[in-house]
This record gives sequence, structure tokens and C-alpha cells, in this order.
Amino acid sequence: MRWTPQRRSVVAALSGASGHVTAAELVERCRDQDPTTTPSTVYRTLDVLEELGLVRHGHGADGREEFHVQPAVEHGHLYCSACGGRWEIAEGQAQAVVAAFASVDGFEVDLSHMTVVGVCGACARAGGR
Amino acid sequence: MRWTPQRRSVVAALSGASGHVTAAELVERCRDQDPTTTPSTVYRTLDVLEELGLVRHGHGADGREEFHVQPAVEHGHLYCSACGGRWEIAEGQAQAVVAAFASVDGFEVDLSHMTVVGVCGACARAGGR
DNA sequence: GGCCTTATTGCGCATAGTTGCAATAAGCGC
DNA sequence: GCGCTTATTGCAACTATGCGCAATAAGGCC
Repeated sequence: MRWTPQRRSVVAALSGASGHVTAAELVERCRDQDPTTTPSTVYRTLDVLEELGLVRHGHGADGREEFHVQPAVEHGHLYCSACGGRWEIAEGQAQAVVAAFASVDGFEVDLSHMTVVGVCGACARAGGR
Repeated sequence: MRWTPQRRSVVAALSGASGHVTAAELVERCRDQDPTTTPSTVYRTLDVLEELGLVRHGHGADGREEFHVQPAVEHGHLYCSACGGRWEIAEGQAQAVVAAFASVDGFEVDLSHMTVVGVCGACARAGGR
């Protein structure tokens, strides 16, 4: 694999981003560094980085792509359709969920891929949806 | 609300579609009936129909929008990243999953909104990922 | 049946993401 | 350091989706 300046740029933008980034945001960030950055290069670099296992992509509540640097622990995401809040699925909770899915046909869920939508406890108590 | 021919067209295309359809597919179908159909009209009609509660949208494994006619029972979707299979989450399974999410902070999951990705039992046993 | 209000449409443009292809340049071998 | 192979890039065009706005027409009112 060739270590080109534009790849450096993408990786730099990625690590400079805390948590999750949209592909579009990444393009933005890269352009801040180097205005000649082309979107397609960023997208393709992301694909490569993903193949290498350096990053993972998922989809936000609106289905848009989001990337996050591969963390030590896999983590899913929750989105509250009432308050718009987003947060990570707690460890224990994740295990319970994985177990729940596995219980039927041994389906091994990858919670990190998609944002799970619903109403958070606070909003639910406040009157829900 | 005005019952225009183009809305009829969209609804017809929707009911003619078994299960789930992509917005793009819907545009196609409408064009089959009436070649003058404009994409934006279809998208907007879908928004309206959703407000009325006639259809629901969710996101496939790739984050693309998918619509399904509001069924009697809410149902989530599973996607196997190994074999590409897709199927609905079984009733009991759904309950277990909802309970698992609720257990921590009372989060009320809406499983129907996003496709859950993972590896199905068969593929997992056959060697996983 | 004709008129008027205003919800809808259709057009043109904008954004997010993707792809084909020719031009470019990384990194290997010498 | 030089040249060669071929992975990568950049461009341009394209799909999916969404938005603003002026033109159109649905449906209520008379």
C-alpha cells in the first residue's frame, strides 16, 4: 500500500476528530489542510482504511455514513427521536442486547454498524414521542 | 389534503410493492405508470404519507432509505453481512431486545427504523464473518 | 359550472456519495 | 539516482435525495 500525502491527510483529519465523523465532515477537514483535496479520494481512502481495520463506518439515525476510529471496545449508538440526543450503548446493556438477538437463531449482532433509534428514558418519562 | 393523480400513483406503486421499497424504486415504478413523474414529488409524497402514518421509512444495511406500508405489527429487520440475507426480527426476539434496551435507562427502542446488521446463525456456524 | 384559495407540482439547483478513466506518482529493483 | 510498474489521484459525470420558488390545479364556496 502506498503512503501518499492525501492518505496522511485523511488519517490526520480522522484522528483529529473526536469520536465520530461524517464522510462529508472529513472532506471538509481535509480541505482545511489541503484545499486541493478531492472528495472521491477521501471516500476511497476511507474504504481502504476500513479494509485495513483502522476505521469502521456506521450509519446515523438519518442513514448518513459515519466513521469512527476503531476503538478498543465495540460500541453501538443510540439516538433519541424525541430530544435528538445521541450516546453510546453502555457495556452491560450491549451484552444484554447481543444475548437477546442470539437467543433465537444465534444471530450475532454487530451493534456498531447502525445507530439504534428510539426514545430515551428521560423523554419517555417526560411524555414520550 | 388534496388527492392528486401523482399521489394516487405513488400509493399505487407502494401497495404494488411487496414488503419494502427504496425511494428510488418507487420513483421507477411511478415512472412506469406515468413517465412524467418527478422524483421530488415522490419524495415529498412519501413524507406526507408518513406523516399520515400510512407508511414508515427505515434504513437498509447500506443506510439507504426504505419504505414499508404500515403493518399491523411493528417489525425490525436483520441483515447478515456474511450471506447478505435479510429477514424480519421474530416477535419474541423483538421483545427480548426491547427489554434489553429498556433495562438500563428505560430507552424505548424503535426497532423498525433501522436494519440491524450482524451475522446470522447459519453463517456464524459455517465459519462466521 | 365557475371562481378563488392555497396545497402541490415541476423545474432547476444543491448536497452526499460513487464510479470510470486517463494522468500521476510511490516505491521497488537496479 | 533512474526508470518502470501499477496503485492512486483528480476530474467529470452520475445517482440518490432534498429544497426554494413560481406555475398549476384540487376542492370548497357560491
